[in-house]
Amino acid sequence: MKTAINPTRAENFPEWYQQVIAAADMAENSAVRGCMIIKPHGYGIWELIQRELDNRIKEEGVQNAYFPLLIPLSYMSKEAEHVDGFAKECAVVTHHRLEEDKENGGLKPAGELTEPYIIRPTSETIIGESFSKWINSYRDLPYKINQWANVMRWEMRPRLFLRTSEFLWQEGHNVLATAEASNKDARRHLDVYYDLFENVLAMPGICGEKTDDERFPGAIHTYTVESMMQDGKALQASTSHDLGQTFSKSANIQFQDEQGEMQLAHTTSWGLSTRVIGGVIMMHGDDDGLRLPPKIAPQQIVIIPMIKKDADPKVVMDACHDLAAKLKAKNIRVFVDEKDIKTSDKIWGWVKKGAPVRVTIGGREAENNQVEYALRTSNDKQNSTPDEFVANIDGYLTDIHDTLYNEAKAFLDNNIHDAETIFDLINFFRKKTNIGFVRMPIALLNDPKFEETCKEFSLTPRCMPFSDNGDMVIVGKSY
RNA sequence: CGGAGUGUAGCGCAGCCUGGUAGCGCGCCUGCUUUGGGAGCAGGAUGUCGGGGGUUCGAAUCCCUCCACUCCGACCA
Repeated sequence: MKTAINPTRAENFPEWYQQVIAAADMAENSAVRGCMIIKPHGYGIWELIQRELDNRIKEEGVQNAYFPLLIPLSYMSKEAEHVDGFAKECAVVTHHRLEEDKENGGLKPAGELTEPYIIRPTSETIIGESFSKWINSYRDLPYKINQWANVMRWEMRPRLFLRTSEFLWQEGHNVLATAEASNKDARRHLDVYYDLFENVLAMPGICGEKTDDERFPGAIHTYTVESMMQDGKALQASTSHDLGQTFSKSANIQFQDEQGEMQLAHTTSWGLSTRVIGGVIMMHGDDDGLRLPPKIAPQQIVIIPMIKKDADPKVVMDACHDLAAKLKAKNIRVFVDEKDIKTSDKIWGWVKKGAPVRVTIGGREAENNQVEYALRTSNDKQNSTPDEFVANIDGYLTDIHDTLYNEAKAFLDNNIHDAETIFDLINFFRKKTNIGFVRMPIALLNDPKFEETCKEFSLTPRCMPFSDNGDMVIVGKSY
């Protein structure tokens, strides 16, 4: 069976992943190591994820704002745990000018800064600084801010979308009056993410809390959605942190309560990055390329005209544009591919790009008031009249979303294995063909053999699922 | 930062051992024939052979040196 992507997933999963990104024309490496160029198809997907998430965030009463890219070095040093977590991966700006290098030619940095800046790896510190000025009274709370931004973490080993030195994300930062309120807030934002995963990205996952060792630097609780890729590895697709009073202490975020007493505020932060696009690829892609959930497909329906060389294109093109107009009227993102290349190349191009529905219209269809269509999830060619197609389109898109979700959910469920003891865990991962997560009692985290087992098989505790009331922990390999 | 590998056309590679006109496949351009799920034939364009230095009549090839990238670890969204 010929596949559009080589190698296949089974042959070499990491290489397959790279090939899908290239074949779907989503992104490529740039001249700057670790920084990717996101091409229109990849960025279009991100824009739709942004739109869906932004709407949901605003429903939660969060306002968008923007903070600077550069953070004074002194802000970073205020929070010790945070320093431990991020210091090693900070890019540092030390100069503000270039001048001619007379010795070696070219340009060299000049104008050394008295205090260096770091390029934000995340913005808790600089946003906290503003919060300390803005929050004065209990009447100011809760205060909820989100920013869409780029951040930079100097990565040793970058991979497109999954781990790039610069990445795009949203980071939400909320200030709340009490510990109860901040914990509830962090949990709430995880629910918002999970709603996005299920209903927009068609990605099932396990919601839970990170173990002590896996928490965000400075957080008292870190909540996560862990997804399973088709090779059985975990992808932490988004996180929500209850920061308690860690950052309000270091940034001095205080308010006067109803009794006139000064109180330290509680803060949360929560983020989702372009990394999820890597998750979409690895969860839904097949050996012919990307398969996009319809809600994040820049082109939900692609209409491909098939015109014989000597035929008048008008009949076919009119049929294509008529159909496109009817679909647009239903707010469907539709694209008529009029590029002057071979039909078969167009079709395969859109298969690889993951377009949910492909419609082909040639002279035969145009004259008989028919369309031929195929869903990316089955690739079987079907026929109907244009009007029927338009009437049924919402159903097709829903069907594709559900098919992707159900396949991924079945894969996840089939690849969670229960272990009672450390030896169960070892025995499972000792077999190299075994993939997936192991769920085991939380007490085993303290087993003396646990750490060496993790090292031996490259495992990490992924989360303590809410569904097990914190009694169990999921362990697995991860990206 | 440790281990391994690779730099030759837009992409993928051969040539290097044994120095002697810069090659192949795909893609791209032109023409003709084909056309309903990855067509065929003919012609054509595209190279500081990663950079610098050395040996030599002559270097993609041998020597020295620097650089970049990829993969596997460690770190991490």
